[in-house]
Amino acid sequence: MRVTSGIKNRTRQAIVDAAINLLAGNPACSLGDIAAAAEVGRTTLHRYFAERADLLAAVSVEGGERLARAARLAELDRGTGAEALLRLCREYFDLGALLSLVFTEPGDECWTAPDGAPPLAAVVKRGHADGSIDPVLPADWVIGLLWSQLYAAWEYLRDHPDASRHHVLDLLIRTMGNAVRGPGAI
Amino acid sequence: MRVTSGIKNRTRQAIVDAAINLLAGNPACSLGDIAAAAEVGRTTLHRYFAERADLLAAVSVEGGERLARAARLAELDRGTGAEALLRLCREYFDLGALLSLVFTEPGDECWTAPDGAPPLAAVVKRGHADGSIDPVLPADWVIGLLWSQLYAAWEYLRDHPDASRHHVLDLLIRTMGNAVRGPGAI
DNA sequence: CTGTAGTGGAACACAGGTGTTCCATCGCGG
DNA sequence: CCGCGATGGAACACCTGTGTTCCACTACAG
Repeated sequence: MRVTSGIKNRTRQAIVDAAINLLAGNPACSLGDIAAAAEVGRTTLHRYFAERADLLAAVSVEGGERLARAARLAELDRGTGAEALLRLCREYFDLGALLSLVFTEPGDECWTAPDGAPPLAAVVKRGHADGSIDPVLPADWVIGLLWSQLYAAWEYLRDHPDASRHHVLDLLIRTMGNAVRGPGAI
Repeated sequence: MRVTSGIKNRTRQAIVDAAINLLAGNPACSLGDIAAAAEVGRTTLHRYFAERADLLAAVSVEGGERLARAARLAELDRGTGAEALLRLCREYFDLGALLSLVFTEPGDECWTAPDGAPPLAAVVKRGHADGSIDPVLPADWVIGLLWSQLYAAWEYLRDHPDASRHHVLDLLIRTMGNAVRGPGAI
């Protein structure tokens, strides 16, 4: 049994969640702020994560798991490369604040690695082969495009509270699809 | 004569330049680091900018001027909306580290305002009217797309030192153009 | 040579975040 | 009721960055 107490897990999760949300807005935010957002005392936070680095590591792990889950839901093996990429786009879009964190913290190696069996680059290369992705665009470029547009979409949603989540997702899929598809496509 | 000494301006400019480059990489970097990068003592830095906020303000002004200069070079009045947008893309691309700063510091109002006579949104709307930009895409969305792809291009250039500046610019223009142009274009 | 502008370094007090310790409180099962 | 697990708060020392003061050094014009 890894479950120590049940309530401990709940508190721990609340801290990690608060950390993700606050760090997304300000990567240099204080532990006191995170503790307050999680509605726990700073002492309790330190009881779960002795040092700041420990909390950041936990955030990294949690983020990696969410990314992996999204990638699994996207069924990257199905359909053309472009279709798989856009499905992944949809799933990632739901990750919310985590997008900022992943995008602005490229230092952590944890993000890109755990995408599961088919690394993102392989999906893009499949798109190159089946003609759904412009072969002129390097895989790394397409991946960078994916993240930057996801971040742009998240920021747009933040700045336009009246815009519906569904509408923004449509915009994202449309521009991402157009960017990746070659100029000669239908 | 506003020119106090000539050498003072040179030192001041070195500090602001160093600040732009360092703040782009780490918005929370210390004044000591900036002084070191500018090859001046921390005392000298404080002699030019009494408080951190004063330096940040100077960086903001300098950034605004560079953005305005780039916008002027792009001749936003000429050609279709999409053509003007892509010309601006080219000019902005040369701003280098400043891109990270503008992109990650949306709090400063200084960036977007001083674009000169034709605000960016007007260019996009011209594109809507002349058919060169998909009318389904809101102007704010297109602007967000522009910045995010500029940032992605800059990051790509950083991570791929072997990639030529010219090649990355080509990728940027291509994906940006495709994203903005409607799906039914030639 | 002398005064001055520009600079650098050492030292200081201050503020804020961090990590730790100790003690008090609350809820709950034995 | 008692003990225990989980928590919160106060206090502390520590570190880093900040803003300031003071003094020494260099280059250069008069």
